Amino acid sequence: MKPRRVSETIARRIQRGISSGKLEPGEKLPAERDLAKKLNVSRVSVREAYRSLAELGLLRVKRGAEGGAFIADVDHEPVTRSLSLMLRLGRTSHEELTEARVMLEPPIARLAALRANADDIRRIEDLVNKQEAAIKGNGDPRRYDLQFHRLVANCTKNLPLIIMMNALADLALEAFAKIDITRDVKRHVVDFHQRVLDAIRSRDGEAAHREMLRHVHDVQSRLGKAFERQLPGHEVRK
Amino acid sequence: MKPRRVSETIARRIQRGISSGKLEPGEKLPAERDLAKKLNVSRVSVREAYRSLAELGLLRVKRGAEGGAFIADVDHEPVTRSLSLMLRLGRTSHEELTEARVMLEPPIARLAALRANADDIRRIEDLVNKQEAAIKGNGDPRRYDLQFHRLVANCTKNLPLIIMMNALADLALEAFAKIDITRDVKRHVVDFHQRVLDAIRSRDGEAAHREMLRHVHDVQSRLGKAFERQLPGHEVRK
DNA sequence: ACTCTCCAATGGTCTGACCAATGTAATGCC
DNA sequence: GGCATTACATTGGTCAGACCATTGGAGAGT
Repeated sequence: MKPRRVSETIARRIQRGISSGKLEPGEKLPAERDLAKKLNVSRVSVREAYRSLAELGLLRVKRGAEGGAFIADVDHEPVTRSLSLMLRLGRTSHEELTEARVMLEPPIARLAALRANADDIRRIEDLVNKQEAAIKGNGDPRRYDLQFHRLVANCTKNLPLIIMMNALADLALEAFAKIDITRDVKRHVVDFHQRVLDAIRSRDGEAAHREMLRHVHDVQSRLGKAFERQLPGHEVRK
Repeated sequence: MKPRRVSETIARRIQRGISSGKLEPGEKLPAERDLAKKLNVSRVSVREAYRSLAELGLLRVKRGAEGGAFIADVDHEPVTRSLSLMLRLGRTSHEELTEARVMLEPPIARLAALRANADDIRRIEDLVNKQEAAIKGNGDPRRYDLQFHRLVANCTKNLPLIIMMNALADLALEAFAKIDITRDVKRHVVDFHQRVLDAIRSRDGEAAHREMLRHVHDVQSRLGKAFERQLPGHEVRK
């Protein structure tokens, strides 16, 4: 309650302003020099406060003319990054990760099937098409994999679920990126995506749940085999 | 990939050191002045780097003699805080929150029943006892509520699940703290906790799942009614 | 009307100083 | 000798003022 650093006091004040809605996304905060003068503190302290908030994803700082510190839009990317980092540091094994995905993703898919609107569905269709094309063109479809799971989570319109799904998918992709995959595997993955998409399109929650579960299990078994073959006893990160 | 700030370069280097295991928890980094000299940069830059990492929860800085910057133990508290903050800023409604909990908590309870060791169970027993005592002494048992859900999640030994559960419980507590509760409600809550505990103790995953689901639904309905009565149309945070 | 140059605003970095906290070692009292 | 007190060295926290680097726009020149 009583911050010992000046910068912390300032940061907390601004954060309260954001939480309470007094400061809105896009709004510009005073230049470092100006706020320092106004609060009778050094520029260093203001700077440190801005830096902390930027680290949390609450501010965006730009330099140059017309630059400054702006209140950022609400975005879960920093949380996702932070969560991913913490899971990496915790040496999260791919078994743990898959366990969490098995628990979370099928229910998310079910909810997605019930809530998806036309726009959501169109976006997923576009993505799956791109992924198909990438396979035909011998490209790497993995970059689309993360996005697929994100889009499905978005259909739920549930922020906690969206954020958690993002973090997990982020980490799963990292594990997946470590192993080589054949054209057959690519085929399999996109087929599963297609089936989940079909289920969502026809508003069949149970089918979406079932197909997503099979998909995650499929990925799990491939990851398990691959890691056993390539990196015995190894974990997601180093 | 090419940080524009000097402090970012330094921060990234240290972060890589931590990720790769070259820097271990408890280890002391050079004093700001020393590292600045060594890298031929100003103390300000080093300081900013340390500050950023501290904000992410990767460092702990202490001042005074024998002070300095130390690699922090892996701890998900910063992530939890950050996630909670983002959910607040996203104006997460208690309906959304409950939806996520309904999805996550029962399966966690099931897994907890299968994995809990004697120590885990003892800790939960202690907590439930304390909670019972608090009710008899007319104290507020809510402070124990968050802890209960944390301990159950800990039984799973699954870091992603633990982190996500923490963040959700944190936020749920915040919503719960906003409403008044009667002695009857306190009774109900602790009864549910007792039943979940019993299920875990007897390794009955399905019972744990069922009781936890009922518990969350129970809380949901109470929250729903209370918010409708006290704060029509209101959400978790402002 | 278009392009180029210059400039003012603003964040980023540096220097060097002093303040504040904090653990330890020297000091002094009993 | 043992315990409380004090002094001190170390280290993060803050300050002041300067200069650098980036950036977008205003104004000059065509």
